[in-house]
Amino acid sequence: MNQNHELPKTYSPGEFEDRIYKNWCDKNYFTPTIDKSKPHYSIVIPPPNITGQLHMGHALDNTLQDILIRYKRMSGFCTLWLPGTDHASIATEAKIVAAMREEGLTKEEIGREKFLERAWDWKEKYGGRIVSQLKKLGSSCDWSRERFTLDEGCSRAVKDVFIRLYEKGLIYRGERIINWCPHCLTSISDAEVEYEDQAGFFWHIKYPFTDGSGYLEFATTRPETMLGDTAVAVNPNDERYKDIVGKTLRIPLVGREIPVIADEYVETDFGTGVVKITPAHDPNDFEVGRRHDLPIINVMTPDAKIVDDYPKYAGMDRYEARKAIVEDLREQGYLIKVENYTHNVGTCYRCSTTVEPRVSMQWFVKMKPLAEPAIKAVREGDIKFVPERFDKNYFHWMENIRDWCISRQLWWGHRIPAFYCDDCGEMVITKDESAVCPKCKKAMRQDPDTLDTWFSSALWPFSTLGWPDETEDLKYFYPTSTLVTGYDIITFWVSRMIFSGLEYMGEKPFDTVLIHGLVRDAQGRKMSKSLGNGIDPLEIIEKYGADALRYALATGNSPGNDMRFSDEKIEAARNFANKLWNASRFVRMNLTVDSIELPSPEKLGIEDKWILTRFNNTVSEVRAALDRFDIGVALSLLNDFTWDIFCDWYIELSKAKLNDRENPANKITQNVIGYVLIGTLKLLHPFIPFITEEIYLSLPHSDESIMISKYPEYDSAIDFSSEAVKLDKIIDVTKSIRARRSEMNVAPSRKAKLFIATKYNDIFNEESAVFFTRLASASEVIISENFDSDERISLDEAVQVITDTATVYIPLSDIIDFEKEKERLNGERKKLLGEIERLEKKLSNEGFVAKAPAAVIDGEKAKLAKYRENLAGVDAAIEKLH
RNA sequence: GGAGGCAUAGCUCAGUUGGUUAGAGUACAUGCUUGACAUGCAUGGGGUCGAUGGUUCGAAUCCAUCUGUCUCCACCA
Repeated sequence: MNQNHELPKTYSPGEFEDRIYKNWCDKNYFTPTIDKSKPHYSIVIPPPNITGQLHMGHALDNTLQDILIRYKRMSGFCTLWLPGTDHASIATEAKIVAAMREEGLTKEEIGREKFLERAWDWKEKYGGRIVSQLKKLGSSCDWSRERFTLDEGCSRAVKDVFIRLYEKGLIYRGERIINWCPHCLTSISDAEVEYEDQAGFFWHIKYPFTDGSGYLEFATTRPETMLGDTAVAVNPNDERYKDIVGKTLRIPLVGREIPVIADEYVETDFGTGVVKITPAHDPNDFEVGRRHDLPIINVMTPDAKIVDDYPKYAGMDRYEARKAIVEDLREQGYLIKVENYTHNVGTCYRCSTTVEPRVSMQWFVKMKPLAEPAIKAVREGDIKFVPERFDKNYFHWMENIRDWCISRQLWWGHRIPAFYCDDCGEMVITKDESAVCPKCKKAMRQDPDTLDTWFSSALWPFSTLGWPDETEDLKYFYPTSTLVTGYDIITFWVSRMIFSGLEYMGEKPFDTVLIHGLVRDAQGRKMSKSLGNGIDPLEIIEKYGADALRYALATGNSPGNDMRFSDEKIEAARNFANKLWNASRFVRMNLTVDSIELPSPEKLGIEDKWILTRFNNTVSEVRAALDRFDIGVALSLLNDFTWDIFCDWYIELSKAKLNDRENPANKITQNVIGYVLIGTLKLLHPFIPFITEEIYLSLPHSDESIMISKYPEYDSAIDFSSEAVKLDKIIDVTKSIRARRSEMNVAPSRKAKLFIATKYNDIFNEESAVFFTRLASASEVIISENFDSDERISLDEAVQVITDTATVYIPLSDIIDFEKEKERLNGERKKLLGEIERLEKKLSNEGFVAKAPAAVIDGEKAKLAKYRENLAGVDAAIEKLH
């Protein structure tokens, strides 16, 4: 037994949370010792960006993970929660570029090496910020295994994968049209493009035929790209244009001659059925161009300005050029009309700049062969999404997958291990940093590009465990158990981890993907910087404590659904913690025993059997809920048990014995209340780890920390269901008495005698009488089968309280309004008759009796019997009023 | 254009293979310095479970259609 201490009068989380966290770290509780005889449970953290600050999304994600991890750890699993951070190439690089701009510097001026030095400095300085914030939340990550997507091991894994895929023919380099961000100056993948509706115009333009036979009219939303037109296309089946296919047009302002071609891509019923083709600046046009072998004419610089080949517009950005070109077309009579037009425009997910499709040399991963096994794994249930519906999302994306553009024109990231010989054009893919041309024997030049950030995150579940080495960690903890993340990155990340795990490990990366929604503000809006409606989790922790924050995020929330975060919610959470704190203080100050042992059944009072039974049921229900990832349900079960069952009923019921040190049952009660409190703390620990630990250590305890104690299990030895029901009846009567008194405005201070007429003396007896004294304002409790001719009370002058097990008479004749009383009883009677009629009908329905399960029928019969008992009581009461 | 979520008390949300008199928190009303807690205790009012139809002995729950709302995917010049 450990030394225990008093709890301070007020719940002040700020005073113990950091101290407790430090203690856990010092004792290395978060670091598992691999034990092959035990089952493992592992989670890899979705690595937050090093540029990030903890926001509500992180807080939710990590709270859920910590709940699962702590639950499993206490349930005897060898548990690893592996933390780490993501280098976030584009986001980090943008920050550093911005910081340099303040100093008047550019990337190019300082060069790659110096730039990377700055980036690493920046990582050292700020990369730890988010980690320390995760600690404030109570996250029980094994920090000794912390990883970074750009650390040596992860980099080795990335190179290895790149080379393997290349050798397998699944990585290729090619000139393709890709999404280019003119602001970030890099390509971005399809998944990184966000589409938004923008108001624009539809310009109707005509190009003249070179043979002088008139003009061809069409419409475009991007007139500036006409500089790069290399054809105009119509649908081959379009009767209107049959004769002009093969003719030649001259582009106004430019003068170049281009053909009219026929391609299925053109839809006859949209616009004029004619499309100008600009292979260099539109993905569809690019495809058309390939089919027809059209030249590709790039008209823009990387920052989306017109190139020098068009002197009149050279140097103008896309939008200036558009204006100028439209003006020129108008002047020269080529502009027919302008319509308003709203269309969807792709923008960069980082900076929201409109994406400019651009033809360039990039690296790609061939996705089809990788996607197939990944689809199969989910289809066959090897990997499960919770909730299940998200697999539709996943399948849709995987089945329509396109090749993945993985090269980025950035410096901060994993540099592509491709080397080129400037002399002979030879290319070598190698881990060797100083490759030599196999033909010319000269030093080669490494590809300047880096890889998409998601390329390294895709390997996260095994690169962090040591892959490509066969480490002990990898052998034991892979595949990981549960992946917890938001639905917004299923395609970005989850799907890529799945195909990566299957391809390189030959095994799925995790069993289950637990999906959660977004944390929105109180009005249901997405939290965003621009709206300024973000709530800072650290401020919440400061004000209410980490436990309250965790509670607020975990409660009333089901997998996959968005939730709202409001002051009300966090206050309710804090109030729960406060309630638990005070209940514990009460227990603590009544405890004189120095160890808690469960008394043998014959010593237990009815209330003890009741609370133990309810506790036991709660244990099974909470475990079942957690096992199916119903975290919100589990917590609400615990809330109800703690507050309603334990505090409002059991503590009140126990006070009689607890306050009476002379009572021989006093020590029994101490042990029961201590047992249930400690069990409840353990059940609650995964959700609210700090307060439960602080309280646990103040009580007689057997483990040095609650987090390494055993999570309660269902125990048949404390299942007294049949006897516990009796206390439910006592509660029914108590509530009815209170209701009647409250209805008649009788002050609780006014005590009255209670005459209980009942045939259930196993429920209503000397032992239970005390409960009515304490909880139902009874001055004295008299129990008898009936009081019909009892001189102690005249029944027609008493308030009557009727339940199915007892009728209680309260002599309060001076305040009874008999008319009102009659009205009430008649109302009651009508209600009961209605219920009885409904049930009788149901039970005489042949279909119901024949087809419903026996348990349901028995339940309905029991209800009917109860209502009949009640009705008999009400009828008798009405009788007495006459 | 394709797919999906949500619609239950004034508000925020639970409701687990169809069987409750439909629940909680909060707000509201009334009463209470009940020796753990007013961040509390007790009592109460408040819902034809979005609409219509269907399956069933039985539907908030399953199916179909519709309405409103949010999201994801694709992107037509």
